[in-house]
Amino acid sequence: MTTEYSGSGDPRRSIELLWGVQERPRRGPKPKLTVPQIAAVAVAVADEEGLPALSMRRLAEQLGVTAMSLYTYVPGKAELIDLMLDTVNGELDMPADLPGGWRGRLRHIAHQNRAMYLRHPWLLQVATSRPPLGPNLVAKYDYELRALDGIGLTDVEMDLTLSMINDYVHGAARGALHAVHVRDSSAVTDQQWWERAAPILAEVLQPERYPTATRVGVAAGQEFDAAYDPERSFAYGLDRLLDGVAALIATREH
Amino acid sequence: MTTEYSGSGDPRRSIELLWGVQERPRRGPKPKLTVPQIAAVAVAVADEEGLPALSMRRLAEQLGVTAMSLYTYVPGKAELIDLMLDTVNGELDMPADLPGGWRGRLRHIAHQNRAMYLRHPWLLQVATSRPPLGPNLVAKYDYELRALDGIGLTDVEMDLTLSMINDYVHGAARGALHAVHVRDSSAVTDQQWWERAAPILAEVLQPERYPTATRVGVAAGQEFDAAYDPERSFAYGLDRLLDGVAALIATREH
DNA sequence: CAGAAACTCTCTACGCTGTACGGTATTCTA
DNA sequence: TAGAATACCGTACAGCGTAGAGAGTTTCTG
Repeated sequence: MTTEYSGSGDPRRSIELLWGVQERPRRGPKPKLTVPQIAAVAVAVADEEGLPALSMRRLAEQLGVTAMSLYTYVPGKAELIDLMLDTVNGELDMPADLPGGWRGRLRHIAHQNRAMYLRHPWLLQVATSRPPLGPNLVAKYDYELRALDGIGLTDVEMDLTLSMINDYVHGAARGALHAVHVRDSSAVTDQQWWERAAPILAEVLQPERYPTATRVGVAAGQEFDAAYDPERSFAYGLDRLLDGVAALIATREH
Repeated sequence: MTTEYSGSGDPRRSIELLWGVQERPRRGPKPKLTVPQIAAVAVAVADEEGLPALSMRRLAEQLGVTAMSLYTYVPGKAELIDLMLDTVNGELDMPADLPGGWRGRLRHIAHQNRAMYLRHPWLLQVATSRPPLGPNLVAKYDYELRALDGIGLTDVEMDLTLSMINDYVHGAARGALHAVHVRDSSAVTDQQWWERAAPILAEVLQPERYPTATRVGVAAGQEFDAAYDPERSFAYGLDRLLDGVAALIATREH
């Protein structure tokens, strides 16, 4: 149990890896694998079994080689995670034209990013101390900025607005995954956890000390309990956020 | 390198730990330590040396005991992290009255939470699969909801709005920490990283392929470079967000 | 065409992690 | 004062990332 870090090795090597600028090696046996293949399998393992299960040995086994032979492709695990990050950022579809003006475009971007987090929950667990500036990430940044271009914002405001949306999406995805995890765990353990925790909590948590929390918690619970819908929470937050952007744009128009 | 998880043990034990409901044991030697003391030292270690450095052995050493003796206080590392989470959530100051109406109150909450993340960067790295419902977390939830009470929102909307703000703060703190880390690393390695990465990136990243990204990236870079101010980015996002809430409230008033 | 060089891959090994287990010392209860 | 309960420690195990040395394969060079 530690934390996965991204990007801590030689920058030249990292960027060459991400952009795939390898001169075709001449001598030596032909490689069994390719870097994108390794990244793809690593993503699959992390998706299915979680980030802690993604060890070099586990990944190597999946690829039919030994752990150490992975190090001929990738300098270390940190760089591997960089590759995984750029890989999943290449999955988003980026249509050139979208209905609904800037609001529709931003909505699309927000939902795309959210979907990416939900598809790859481990994304929320990698600490990007430096951005892995791979081709897919750069392409995505460009696409997302274009959605904000020419609607009355300055260049700096465009950047700020995009950051704001992506920050919110990240946080919201975190909340949604948490909720989904709690509900879906057919491993029963989670449900059991709550069932066992509830009476003890009730014993220790006096409603009169936390009146607002109790009232709202109950209201939110009743609203969501049977069919808690993280989508709705996300839609609410995104609507507020876009309204805020609209208010700013309005000050530029008159 | 794996990922720290919170809350995976026996719920009864976890909640008893968090709320400190231990009957005074009668027999046996007196404990050298207390649970809050252990949690406090663990927080200090994680603050100063990062979450990966917080091993049971390291923590025990700091406390003058062996690793295994910690297990008489805490069932495992996951529960320890739960305790750490609740501990830092008890540091926030929660004044009863604040100027500036609901906007001022929400601003205070957002800044408090952000400050907490900046003080304890490891918070962004713990994957809370279940919320550690300790006394401090519950108190905070209650306080934050009160800031939203009686301003024209329904109970469910209050909960949604609070989630939205907290989600955004989490994401924004993540971005800010990233930026701070890149700039402040007097360990030189980070600066060197960029210095070495820049020419290679320039070689591989053709501006004509990513016109918007290049233009805005340059603009944002110039604006921020000499004195990048994550505070400003945060202030911008928070303002947009509060404007969005204001727009909703306005529809309720007329 | 032979030899060297470059490359891939494997084996072994080190220090680290969380923690299960068993033993010992201490303190309170009966 | 005997026995039970508790706190603490030493050892041990499986797993981690990866350093280093060596074996095997391919291709370029002379």
